[in-house]
Amino acid sequence: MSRTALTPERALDRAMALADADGLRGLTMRKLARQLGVEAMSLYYHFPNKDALLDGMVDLVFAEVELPQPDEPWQPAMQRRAESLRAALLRHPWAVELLDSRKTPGPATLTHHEAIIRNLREADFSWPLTAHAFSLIDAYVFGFVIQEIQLPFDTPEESQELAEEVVAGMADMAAAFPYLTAFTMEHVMQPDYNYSEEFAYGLQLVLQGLQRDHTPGS
Amino acid sequence: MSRTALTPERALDRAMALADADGLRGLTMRKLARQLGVEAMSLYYHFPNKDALLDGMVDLVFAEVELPQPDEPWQPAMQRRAESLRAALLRHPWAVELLDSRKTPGPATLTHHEAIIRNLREADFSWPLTAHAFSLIDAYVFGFVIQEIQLPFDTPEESQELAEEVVAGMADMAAAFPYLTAFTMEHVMQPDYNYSEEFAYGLQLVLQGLQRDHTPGS
DNA sequence: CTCCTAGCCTTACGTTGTAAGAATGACTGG
DNA sequence: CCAGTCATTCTTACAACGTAAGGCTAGGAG
Repeated sequence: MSRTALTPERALDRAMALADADGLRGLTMRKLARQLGVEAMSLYYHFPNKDALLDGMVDLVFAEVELPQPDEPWQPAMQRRAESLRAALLRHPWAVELLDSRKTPGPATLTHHEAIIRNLREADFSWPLTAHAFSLIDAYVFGFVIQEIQLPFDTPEESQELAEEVVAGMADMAAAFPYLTAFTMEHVMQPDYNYSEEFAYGLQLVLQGLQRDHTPGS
Repeated sequence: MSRTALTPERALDRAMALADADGLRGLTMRKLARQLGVEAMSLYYHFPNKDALLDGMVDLVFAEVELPQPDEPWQPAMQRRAESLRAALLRHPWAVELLDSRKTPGPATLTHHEAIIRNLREADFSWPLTAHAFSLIDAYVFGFVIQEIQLPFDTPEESQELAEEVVAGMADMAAAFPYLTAFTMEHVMQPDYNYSEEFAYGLQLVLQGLQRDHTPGS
């Protein structure tokens, strides 16, 4: 299939493409090897086991995140970072699932963390507030993406198609869950509603809250 | 092993206990069946497949969340809810990993959502603000727990033990990641620092932000 | 020319989810 | 009391998985 040499980089690239297309369950050592024009066991020369490969994949997702520029003010920096982190996680939905189980951060992840902390510190954040900001923003992005992935539709058009099925099967639900039903009908199903815009609201709220608690200068 | 009848409820209970103890990878149909005093295939009479069983487990986690009381003011209600949701997810760390893949909410999940939306609506939240609040609080809790689970230690004491190893292996890291190293040494490794307290800060910030955007009455 | 070793392959094993259908056993109507 | 139904459980089997153990091969070093 492919005549170029087998390297960890090439393997990781293919593995990410495979997981993007078929999900984490679709990523098996044999399938990955076949796409690389190689036998399954050859992968074990470059990775001690599948978990190591998954670690590498997660790290590559962090490598896609836009980091703060030198001397960039913290608010736009954190906003850009959060948005591109979300975008990276949506491009690779399997990454969120992996996040829990990975306990050893890779080089790109460390570089990412370093850049964030540095930007905040250079904006005169105290150590405690740096921790607050880091924890809060990341938590929000991760958690938002989890919910976004759970959505049963992928595009707004698809959402409209699905809407009618949902409404149809909702007759009995309306009795048991009136508020949830009303919420769905009156708000979520409205043609101008797009869940992905919800992200901006929360992010802005978080950043404003941090600004409130941040006394710049000394 | 166990002479009582095999029911979905009993199976789900055992399955949760098994996953709590051994993690998701430790939960296999055969092991679960053995603990129930039954053969693996017997489970397939009560569940169409393993995914259905996992769906049921996730739903039972939501059943453990404390819901708002009737007429409870929204702020304490959301705070209690967020804290007990976090506690439930920490009791069952496998649940977060499952959340992404499950697209069909169970009855307990629906009841949970119904109670939340109802509480907010009765506190005069508009539809858009209800959506904001729901999305934001949940995102924060889910995301925070993800980070919490990733921590390499489980208890503060264990953290202290680990601290010295980390500091030892940090000589080369200090050069490449000075801010991250300083952050770890000057803040995270301090004896009075406990990451789990970080949760309260973010939650309070989120709730205050929502209150700011909430014009009560009319 | 010989030997080493980096890189890949062959074979094999235990474990997984689950399809297909046979066994059990309690309850029913005659 | 007996034949038959039906819910529940078990037996057997299979393809796919991660990976342990060790063999092959080609190119570079001495």
